[in-house]
Amino acid sequence: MKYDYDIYSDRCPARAVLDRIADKWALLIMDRLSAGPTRFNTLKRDIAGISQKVLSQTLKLLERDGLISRKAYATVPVTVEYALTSLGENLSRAVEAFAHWAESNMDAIRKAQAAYDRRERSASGP
Amino acid sequence: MKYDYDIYSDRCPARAVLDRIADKWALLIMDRLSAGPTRFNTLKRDIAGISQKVLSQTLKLLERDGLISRKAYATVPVTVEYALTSLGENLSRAVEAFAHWAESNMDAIRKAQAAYDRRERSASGP
DNA sequence: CGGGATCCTCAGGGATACTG
DNA sequence: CAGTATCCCTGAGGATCCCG
Repeated sequence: MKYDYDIYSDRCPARAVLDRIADKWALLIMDRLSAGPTRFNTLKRDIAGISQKVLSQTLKLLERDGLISRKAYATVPVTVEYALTSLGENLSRAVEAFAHWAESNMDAIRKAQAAYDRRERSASGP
Repeated sequence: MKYDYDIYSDRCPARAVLDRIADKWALLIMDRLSAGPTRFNTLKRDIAGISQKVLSQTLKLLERDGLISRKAYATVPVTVEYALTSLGENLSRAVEAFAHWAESNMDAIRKAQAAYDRRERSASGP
């Protein structure tokens, strides 16, 4: 066996972790935070399509997981900064690998999709 | 900018790719396939908790993306084997990094969660 | 064995409004 | 600014049955 635990078991704690971080919003947030501490509304603005509800709830979960930290400054109005913890920074390396992979291979994927769709079309075609 | 495209834009093709592969079932399937070509029901049995519907639909999507290949053998009853393509194998490296990260850091995460929950509990009073 | 077709549910997440 | 609170709805996904 490749793993100490069986990651394919739904009782494996590692799989619970995988379930949590295999989330597009969490990945985008972490990747964005790898550029440095960032404020709530900046994240909301920068990550197109995320709602404030999902953003805040994802941030809370990531904070609970110890992957990011939340720091509030007693300014008026209040300022809050989110940043990666060392644990989160560690993970963001893997995230980066993912994002970079997606970037450098998207053309291959799009070609594969087009080819697949052409095959499907001719298979069910007239 | 770190990327050629802006991955935080919802129009970025790389983000579409990220959306697709940031899926726990897809990740588990790819990771399982990295051990070698595998049949449908074997996947279903091994990956605890996946339904047949989700399995087949995820396999189809992964095949469309060119990440896995499907090979049917004219036996009775029919035998079908799924395997990683070279593109998929390439990705599965990143997936493995993810899975391993999850495995080796799950304890830290669980501790962080417990600490967070303790803080929350004491924050919201007796 | 390897799926396709259906039905059903329920929770993830969007939109909106409000607050410290 | 940085969220919380509600309402609401859609679609992901589970359960079941069936077929080549």
